[in-house]
Amino acid sequence: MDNRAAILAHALRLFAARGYDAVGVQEIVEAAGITKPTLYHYFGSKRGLLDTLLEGHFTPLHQSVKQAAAYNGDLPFTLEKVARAYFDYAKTHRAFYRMQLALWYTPQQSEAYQAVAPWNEKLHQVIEEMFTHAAEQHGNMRNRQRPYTATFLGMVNTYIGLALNDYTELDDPLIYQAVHQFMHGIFS
Amino acid sequence: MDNRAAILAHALRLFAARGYDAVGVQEIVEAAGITKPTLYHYFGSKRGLLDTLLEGHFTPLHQSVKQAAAYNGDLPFTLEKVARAYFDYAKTHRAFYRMQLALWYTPQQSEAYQAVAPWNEKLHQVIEEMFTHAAEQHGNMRNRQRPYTATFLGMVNTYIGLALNDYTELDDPLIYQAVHQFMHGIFS
DNA sequence: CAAATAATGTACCGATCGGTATACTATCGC
DNA sequence: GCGATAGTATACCGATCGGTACATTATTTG
Repeated sequence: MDNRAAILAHALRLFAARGYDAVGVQEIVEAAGITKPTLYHYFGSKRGLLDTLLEGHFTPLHQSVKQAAAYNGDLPFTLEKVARAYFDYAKTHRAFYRMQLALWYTPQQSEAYQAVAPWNEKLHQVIEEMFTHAAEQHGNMRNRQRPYTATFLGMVNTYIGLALNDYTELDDPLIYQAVHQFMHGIFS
Repeated sequence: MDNRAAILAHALRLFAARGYDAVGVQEIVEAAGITKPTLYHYFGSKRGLLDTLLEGHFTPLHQSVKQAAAYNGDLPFTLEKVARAYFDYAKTHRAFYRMQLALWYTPQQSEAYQAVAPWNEKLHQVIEEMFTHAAEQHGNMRNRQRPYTATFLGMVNTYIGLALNDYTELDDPLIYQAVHQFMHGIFS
């Protein structure tokens, strides 16, 4: 593994375990077995390192969710695909998702939130557009796309958080139950 | 307002806005218009200040939730009381709940998590006992108290997070809908 | 009033923070 | 082989980190 990849891997592990603010640059370079100028050569700053980490993981997650969110007239089916996209990514990149969950509720004025906010908005928009298409058929959903999106993503992240702490498992029955539950909340 | 109260108020505001790790002791004492030895006189350490903040808010929240969680044979009714206890506290102490939400998903090895973990466990236990009592009547709930508790608290915190960002309002219809939705998830 | 204690400020501590000036080495295109 | 560029280390920067020794001032208690 080259130095750049080593820095990214150790930074992700440390950020996920103790948080962005609590981990110093010195600790990262020591874990990666290199020195500070190497890190600054590749990433420019601690914030640049975080940005690179986020881009490297949010890009494929965004791609995957975008494909899953293509609306075909069947809302529960589409929501199941989206939930599955999230769950799959969380299962295969646990450290990243731990970090991303901490960033989800991190204070808005913190540096880490500034870094993650554009990605959250991007993903939020993908889901919201899906609800907008669905609202063309289900009239009573109109003008509720934003709270629906926020609620759905909140539910998805809640379940992933539970799974990361071994309270549940992100399998197909959970996907079905979660979507079923969400749909029931909408239409009642 | 005396100095001790001023320190607590400004620390809470800053922690909620930018996070525990990102806010330095110097910044807190400057905001409160005092100097460091005064802070250390009252709280001993930055961690002691956080502990005092948490105790001051979690004690009444715990009391309120405990009363609400007294099970009387009607599970939806009890869950509505519990959700209302949480929502009421979040509405009247927004800064605290912002901080508490960030701490909820904060990495387990961070100092802030160590401070909040005992309170989270205490509240978790109150809800879990309520589910245990309910399971004496609803046999199919037995041995699922832990995931139910985690899911219910996750849902409550999700809705509070949405409300703090103006995605929804923590009113009675939302309480009814949330509990209804949760019950539907259990019994289907 | 006197002694004790609580509350506060001045000035400082070593350690760590994120970041960099400079130089050396390795690699690559010509 | 040579110049350019990428990659890396040594050694350092000022600022801030959490925390404190010590003196002073209020306040309480006998």
